[in-house]
Amino acid sequence: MPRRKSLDHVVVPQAVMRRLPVYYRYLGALLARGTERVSSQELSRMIGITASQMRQDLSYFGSFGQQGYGYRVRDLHRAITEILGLHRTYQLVLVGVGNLGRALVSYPSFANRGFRFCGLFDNDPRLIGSEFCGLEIRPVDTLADFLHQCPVDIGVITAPPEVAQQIADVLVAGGVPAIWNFAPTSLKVPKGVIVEHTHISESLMVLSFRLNNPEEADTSVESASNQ
Amino acid sequence: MPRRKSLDHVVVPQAVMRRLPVYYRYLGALLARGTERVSSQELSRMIGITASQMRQDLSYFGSFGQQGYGYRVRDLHRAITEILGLHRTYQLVLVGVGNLGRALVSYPSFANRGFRFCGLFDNDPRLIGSEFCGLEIRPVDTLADFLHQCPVDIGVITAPPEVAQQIADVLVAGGVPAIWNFAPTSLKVPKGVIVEHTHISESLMVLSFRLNNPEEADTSVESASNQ
DNA sequence: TAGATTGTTAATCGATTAACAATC
DNA sequence: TAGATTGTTAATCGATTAACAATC
Repeated sequence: MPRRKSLDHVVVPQAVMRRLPVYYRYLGALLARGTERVSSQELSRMIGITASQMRQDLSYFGSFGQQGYGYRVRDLHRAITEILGLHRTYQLVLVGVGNLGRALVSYPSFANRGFRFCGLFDNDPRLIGSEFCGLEIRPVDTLADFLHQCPVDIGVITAPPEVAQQIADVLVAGGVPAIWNFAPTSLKVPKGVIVEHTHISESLMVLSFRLNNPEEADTSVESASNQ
Repeated sequence: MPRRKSLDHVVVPQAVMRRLPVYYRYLGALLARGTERVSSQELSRMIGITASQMRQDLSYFGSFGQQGYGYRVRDLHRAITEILGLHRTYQLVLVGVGNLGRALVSYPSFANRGFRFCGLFDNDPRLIGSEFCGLEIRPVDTLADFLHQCPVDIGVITAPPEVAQQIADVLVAGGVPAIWNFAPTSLKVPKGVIVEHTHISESLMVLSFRLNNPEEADTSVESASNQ
């Protein structure tokens, strides 16, 4: 019987947290293929980690398997969906409707999960007033007002680094609890506000480093860094 | 006197490697501001790590400071530029000219450093033959030929996950030594080929997890994960 | 029941931090 | 010279792996 632990006073290590989406992705693929059961050995081999690590990771959240059998793909997939919070919906605003912003807004798998964009903001007069994906692009100086009327879970910053901090300040003042930042800059936010940086250019620099420093060790590295 | 070590038989830990772009970014900001010197204490405090860690990290590559003085911003910035391989140029091809692909091709700071896109590929008949940023968009089935004529350092995959592996195979067969993968899927490549994944959707899932699991620990986390 | 595989505890490994001698 | 700060060694901390009793 799958049993989920309360997480109230358990601290989940960063490294574990970052592997959850990987489990989710592989389980989703197995589910789509109609596979019913999987052992920690099988799944971990596909992913390229040890079975120990996978079982240890899952143990932070509960017991989802069955001795002698393994895991029901469907059950484990659902468990991780809930652990990741992918069973609910989120309201998002996005500031900076450039190519990257448009890529995020139109990315179908975000909408297919519960990530709903409800406001787009930019300062370019050529964009303001036009529509993208059925949403009006509004001036950034109306963001504060917008946040008063419509509660938002996640603010996405795809604007230039020079204005990223100002935007973050407006989001925080407007009560947005989490910021997804693509600007290549750090953000100062009060304690309790969640910031997740996705620094695309840092990923390219790591690639460049690796090209110039042939490693003897294994060669495939997934991207996700932390501060 | 700054002295760079040979890296021939030193293995640089992943964690150290992922912090290099962060040092680079902060040093770039100091340089732009005209700051001449910085101590490990000052710089590490800005970044939010310990001075020990920063000095330990740098020691993998050489000695760049001066006792009693600290580091010359200009020298350390140049040293890290070279360590990251940002002093040379790279030829890139990009496969999948959707919004994300266009965002990368038109991102000015890639071109300003040495990252030069020399070929764009897509399979959409509406795109093939048209131009973006001065480059013709070519059919994917001409990629193999293209790679024979024009040596490429980095292949960027911004295509749907279903075709990502096929594209990777063509890149590898064409002698491309490094792949920058944005498709939400793992790639199988021969040993020695470098793959850097930037899974944007995993970053969003981590954000969602953190929204649902209030941590007591510190709140700001930079993104970059590994496989 | 016998075989398989989990969940968890203990051992190992690697990364971070502290401390300090070297030295500018 | 005295003060400051590096580069590096040693100590601590955390994450990964191995091992195994519990049990389906």
